[in-house]
Amino acid sequence: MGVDKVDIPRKTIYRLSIYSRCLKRLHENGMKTVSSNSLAQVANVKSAQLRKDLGYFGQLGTRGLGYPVELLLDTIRDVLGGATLQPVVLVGVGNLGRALLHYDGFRKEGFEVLAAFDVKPDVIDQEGLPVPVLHDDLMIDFIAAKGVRMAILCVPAKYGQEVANVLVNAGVVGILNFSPTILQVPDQVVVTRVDLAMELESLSYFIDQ
Amino acid sequence: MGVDKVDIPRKTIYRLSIYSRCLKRLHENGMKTVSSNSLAQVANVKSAQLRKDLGYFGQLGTRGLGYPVELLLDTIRDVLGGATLQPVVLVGVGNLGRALLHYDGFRKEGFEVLAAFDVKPDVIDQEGLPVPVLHDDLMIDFIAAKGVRMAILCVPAKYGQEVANVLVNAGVVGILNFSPTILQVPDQVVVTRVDLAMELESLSYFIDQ
DNA sequence: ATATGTGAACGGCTTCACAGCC
DNA sequence: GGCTGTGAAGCCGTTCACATAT
Repeated sequence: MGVDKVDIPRKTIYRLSIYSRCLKRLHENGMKTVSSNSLAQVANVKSAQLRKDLGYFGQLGTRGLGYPVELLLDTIRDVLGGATLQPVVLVGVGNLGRALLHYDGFRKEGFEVLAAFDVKPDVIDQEGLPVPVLHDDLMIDFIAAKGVRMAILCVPAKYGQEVANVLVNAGVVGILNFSPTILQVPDQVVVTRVDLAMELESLSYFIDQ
Repeated sequence: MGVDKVDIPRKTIYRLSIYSRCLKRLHENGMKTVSSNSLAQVANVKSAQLRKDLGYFGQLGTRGLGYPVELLLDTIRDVLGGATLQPVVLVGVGNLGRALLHYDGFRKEGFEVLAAFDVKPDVIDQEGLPVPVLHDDLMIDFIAAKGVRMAILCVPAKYGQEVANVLVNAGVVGILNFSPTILQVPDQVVVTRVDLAMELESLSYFIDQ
């Protein structure tokens, strides 16, 4: 790992995922090499930005020629740690939680949802769910035993903080938070909030008129 | 509408939703007034930022005292308010689309999903879904007839652009895009991308070690 | 004394523009 | 000629710090 993580901007990391997706398509189409200009166009960014982003990871391109598609893919995979299969738990099997359990995008990107937890696992129809739904009480032990470091939080706003505290105490250091709550967590814990209603709200604000 | 929309930062609009949620709690607890300091703490922002954000909408506070909770709530509702009661359609009733149809957060914030569309509505189990699932072919007429301006896009990456084109032609100007594709759209169309796998990916990057 | 409103400083990401290399 | 790599400039949002109001 040649580059210190702290000096790579968060936004660059976000864009790496995008580049990766675009590169996969190019690769499938048999492209061997790509210029910053054409890749940037597909990814909807400026070419200079793309070059800056890639610059964090060394000299990957050849002047006058472009970037080798495969090298780029490998490098991004390396940086994002796609090699390893990260174990994850999901907490709160309501409508949204249930939906996310069916969502296969996580697995595709190398994450494995090991189990789901809920306060009332007995009243949940587990038919067709790809993982067991366990009682919240088992959460701490499970997380510790499996060495889980990331959690997807889908409980109602009211319980968000409470459950987050438990997760953090159990050893979770990354939370993807779908509850509409602002979580207060220790510095070493990273929280990403995804508030679907809010996204729609702000979208509607920005459409003209 | 005293303030021009264009000069209010997108991030401020995002934060307004957060403030609104926090204020609702304070209001329920009978608080009449709140200082930028205490509200900022709950919302997890700096107090100066909160004051700057509110500053866009006039002089709302009283020096030495703070902000009236109710006035703040009304103001934010007003600003985001044109937002609400917007009719929306959802396209792509796979796992994720299906899930989002069950998600009640949208309705709570004033959005009504009128209908869903899919290429194969006949093979979709419509049991228990709150809206009809219609064939894609009906989409254009439906959108025009109902004056729909926003769409939630949940089709596979492969079809994202194609469907987006149809939506835009039909009159949609705001797209909440859950497909892992970068959409190319005309300038007047606003797209917000929500890429769940990407969120998890970048989260995993930023957790220490 | 307390808390807002805001110009100024700061910091970080984006874009430009060009030197350097193929 | 074409394209990368990168210092410099530009831009925008955040934070500071203080004048101002109650």
